[in-house]
Amino acid sequence: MATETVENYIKAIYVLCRESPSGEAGVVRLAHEVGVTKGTATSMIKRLAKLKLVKAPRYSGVTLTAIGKRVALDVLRRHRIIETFLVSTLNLDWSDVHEEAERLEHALSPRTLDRLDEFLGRPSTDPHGDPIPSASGKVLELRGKALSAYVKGTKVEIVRILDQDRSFLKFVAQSGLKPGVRVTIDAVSPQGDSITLQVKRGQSVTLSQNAAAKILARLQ
Amino acid sequence: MATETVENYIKAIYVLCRESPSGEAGVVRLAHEVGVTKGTATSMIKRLAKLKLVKAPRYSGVTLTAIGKRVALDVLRRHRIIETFLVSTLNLDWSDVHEEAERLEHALSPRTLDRLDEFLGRPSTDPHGDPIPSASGKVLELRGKALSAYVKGTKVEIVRILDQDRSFLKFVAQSGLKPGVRVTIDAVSPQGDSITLQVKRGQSVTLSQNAAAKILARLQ
DNA sequence: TTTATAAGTTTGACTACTCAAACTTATTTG
DNA sequence: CAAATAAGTTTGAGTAGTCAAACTTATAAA
Repeated sequence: MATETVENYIKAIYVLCRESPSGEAGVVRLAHEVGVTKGTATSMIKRLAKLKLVKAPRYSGVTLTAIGKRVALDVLRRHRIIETFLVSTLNLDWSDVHEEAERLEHALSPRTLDRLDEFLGRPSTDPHGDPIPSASGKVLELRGKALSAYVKGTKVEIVRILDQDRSFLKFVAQSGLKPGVRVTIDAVSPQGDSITLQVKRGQSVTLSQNAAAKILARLQ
Repeated sequence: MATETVENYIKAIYVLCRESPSGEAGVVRLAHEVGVTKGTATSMIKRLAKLKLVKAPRYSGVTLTAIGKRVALDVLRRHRIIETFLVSTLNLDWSDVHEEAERLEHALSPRTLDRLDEFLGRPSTDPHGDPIPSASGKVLELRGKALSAYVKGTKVEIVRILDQDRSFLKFVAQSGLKPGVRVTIDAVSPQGDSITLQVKRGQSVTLSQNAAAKILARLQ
């Protein structure tokens, strides 16, 4: 069984690979993600390579092996089911549930996880709209484009928030922008550096290009 | 904040002090309880003493300080609330929920714990009948005597099972002897080495003296 | 009351993780 | 292309936890 620390590194590598265009995770960003120095990350990567969980050519980016990917999806499944529970059952705040799940995800047996999943009605996404991998390790990524990709006048439904940062989520939540909510693209600034949305009648929000890129939505 | 390992030692010391007539925990039994060698236990006790959590005169038993007791009750509260949740909400088996709670109890923030407690309706005991310490660190020990202390013909209600051992709990559960159940003392063997109970009409169970001592009950 | 044994302690070594700082290799950019 | 800088690696040391085995002290039995 992978230790708690190992699981955290693997999960972080998975997320970073997803984000980067090259499909590789850099050591510095990885170190930042798990909250250690780059030297520590390097030595951990060596151990992960020895465990056949990652591929890491010297002085280059890290990628997960098939086994590593399996571990990542396993952790992600636990994480997202727990987040769903914390929000939908315990009514904890959507935007600050991440850290809690981060700790709980390592302490849950497969049996208990399955019971929890059953109790929640086998949800397919978590409160951020992130897909919950199946027990067998399959993920159904939601089709949806960044808000910044739509033109003025379009009516869209928010499907997913890509950032896990607390303050960003807090802002998003307070603006009423959670998955399932329908909004209209009200204005796109000529330079493309900001976007204004109408959330409800008379309530509009302006987002930076950067922020809008982290919110996925689909038509209708 | 106390580390996970420290919390485990403190909890074990609390439990052992409760059990022993001298009110002290021995190093060997403590080591056995947390699953380490006695040498390891000794060195950990030194650290606990440095942290002002225990009093440990050389070559003698260990006792908790006031701070240590507070920590123990805190962990115990988390443990018992989690056990209650696992049994009453997720319908996990009463007799094998202990190990799971053992892992989860270290990963729960005070806020989440309180929400969970609220969700469960602020229970006063866990599924074994063990009292749940209050958030402020008070425990209301149930009055109740061991089954072995009652005489033939007495009608009693089971209030608490004192052992956490899986196989013992499995046996107890299969005999239908959980807290809240009413039984009649059917027979007490002359030598006092076994006791027979009537659980329901036509269903009776025989327990060793030893087993009966670990089941608490009260009149009526 | 001596002595066997159980309880408790110490020592030296190991794993898993961490950091700071010096170092090497890639990548930018003037 | 050369120099600056960013990314990645290595080294040496430290903390938390662990074990096995030698050791000391207390307790129970003969």
